[in-house]
Amino acid sequence: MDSKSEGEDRPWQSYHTAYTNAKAGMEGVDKEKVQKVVYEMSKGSKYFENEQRKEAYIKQKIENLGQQRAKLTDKDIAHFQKIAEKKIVELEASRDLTKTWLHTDMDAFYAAVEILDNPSLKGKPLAVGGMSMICTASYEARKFGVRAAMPGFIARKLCPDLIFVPTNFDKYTHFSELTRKVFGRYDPNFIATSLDEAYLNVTEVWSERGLSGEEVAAELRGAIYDETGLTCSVGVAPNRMLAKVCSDINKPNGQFILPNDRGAVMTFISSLPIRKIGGIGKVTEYLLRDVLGITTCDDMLKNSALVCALFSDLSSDFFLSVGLGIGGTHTPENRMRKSISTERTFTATSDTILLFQKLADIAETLSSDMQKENLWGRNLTLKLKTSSFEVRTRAVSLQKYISSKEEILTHATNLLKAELPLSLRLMGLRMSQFRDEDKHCSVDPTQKTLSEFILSGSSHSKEYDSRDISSENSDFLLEDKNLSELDGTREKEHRCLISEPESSSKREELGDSSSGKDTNGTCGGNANCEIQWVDGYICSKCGIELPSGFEEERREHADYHLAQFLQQEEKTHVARDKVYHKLEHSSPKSKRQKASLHGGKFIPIDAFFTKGKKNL
DNA sequence: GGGTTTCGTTGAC
DNA sequence: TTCCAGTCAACGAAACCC
Repeated sequence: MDSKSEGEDRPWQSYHTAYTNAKAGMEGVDKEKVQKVVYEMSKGSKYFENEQRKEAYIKQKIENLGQQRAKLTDKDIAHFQKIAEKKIVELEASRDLTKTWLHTDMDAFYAAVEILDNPSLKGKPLAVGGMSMICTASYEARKFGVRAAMPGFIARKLCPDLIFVPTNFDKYTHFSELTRKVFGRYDPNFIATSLDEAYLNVTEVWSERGLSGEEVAAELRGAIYDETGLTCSVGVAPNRMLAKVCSDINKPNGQFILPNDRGAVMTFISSLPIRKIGGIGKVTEYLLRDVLGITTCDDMLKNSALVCALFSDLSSDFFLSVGLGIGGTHTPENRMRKSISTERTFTATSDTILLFQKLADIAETLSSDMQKENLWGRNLTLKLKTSSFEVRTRAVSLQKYISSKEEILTHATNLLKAELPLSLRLMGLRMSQFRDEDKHCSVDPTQKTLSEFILSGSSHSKEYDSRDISSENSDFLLEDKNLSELDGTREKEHRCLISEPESSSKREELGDSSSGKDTNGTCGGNANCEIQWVDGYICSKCGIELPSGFEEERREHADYHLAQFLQQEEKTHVARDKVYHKLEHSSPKSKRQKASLHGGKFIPIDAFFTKGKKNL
């Protein structure tokens, strides 16, 4: 078949941005018609153009991986065959068939809750969400090709009678809690992965009560229905990976049980499309299919040598375990939240004032969310989506943990400033690297002890970020014994040296140009900055104790205060031109910025998979 | 050269 | 009329730092 001419006749066929893989309830959908509508409504838009760029990028990845594959010699393949066989033996030895896992998935959860709340919606095509995006579609709506993650205006085109209901997460949370009460009776340590999905280790119930997998699943589904009025689908299998696949088989309101038997697992997995496995999405599916011809889990094993040759250790381990039907069987330890974020989409704008206003709103939301959970973080990431849908993230690691709106906004503003001018349609902020609650420490985790501080000779380096002294939470440097003795007065003096926030690059430049100190350890003779050694060894500015023998260290310390002083000066624009003449060469923009698909340069595929080649 | 940080990507719901 | 989300985690590579 001439795919080129086909592509020209039916361009929508090559536009498989979304909605191409069947979801439950979409079996009878006219896929081509849906694809055509989506294509027609998207074509020419900036979103569409960006999707085209992404598609091209994936194609490039496929091509590059194909070239890597072509370079493999017979010797290489024999080598990786041995590696693969070893891995398979190890994985097989780790296979655990003694556990029984159950995965539950509520049927069209948000839509079902809305129908329960308003029974007149029953039997009608319903979408939960808005014109820009819908979260869930009822089974009646799915018959038209409407589904989650589809923009509302396209959904309406597919189904003109579609009823839209706005999301109401309080309602969904309430019903989710009801389901979790039921789950808790079967496994007190159940793992909830979202409001409507959970994994339960039912090994105990199964054996203690002498119930079969079928019986446990049926009983649980009955209990959920009795206590919520909602239906769910259940999968039972020897591990979580398989249980999840199983819960999708007889959706909605059904169940599927896979026995704890190796033969049954291998039969089940052999013809299973890899896309059914959690963790394998569109890109991985195409990559494996187009480069290695892998479409089923069994194909993973058949191509194990190539899988090991072309992918990283972690990836190949995962792919081979997929081929063997091996998944997680132990309940993971209590997993702590690792990040918290908030983002907002708005009408694209390049109005700086408006953008900073929105950033302030987002910072406020993030701060409020963090405070609700008593979180303090030191890694702030700004996410931007330009009007052409290009996504950028810019991050900064701070020297202390923060959580207030003001502090978040200060750092977020610096990050945004470095990117402007820009027309944006989305901004978001994410905080990570949380303070360890157990330790209850708010000191700078990257901070050096006093001796390290002195020995490093970098008193003006980024480790000593003067910005961060400015908050109320000024436990700054208290880790050091000497400084922990600082009383309130000295801390106050510390704060007196605070200048307006500056970019780190500016501070670094400052350090470089702070050599105008004199040998007495005073700051260039300027009375405002001059330090005295009280009692012969205590810094009059901050209280640091440095005995008289430490002349070099004293000079370094004076240097630090000079840097602080100059920052203060900079605030009043006195010394700016003299001191910061090199600033323009050190803006955050000059930092590394990877070539992305949006820059017209593709990241070579070998950049993604070099680790996989390390055994060559 | 190894550890850390930053950034982009992928995937799930 | 409305015109493609929000949140979280993980991985991997390159840059950065020492």
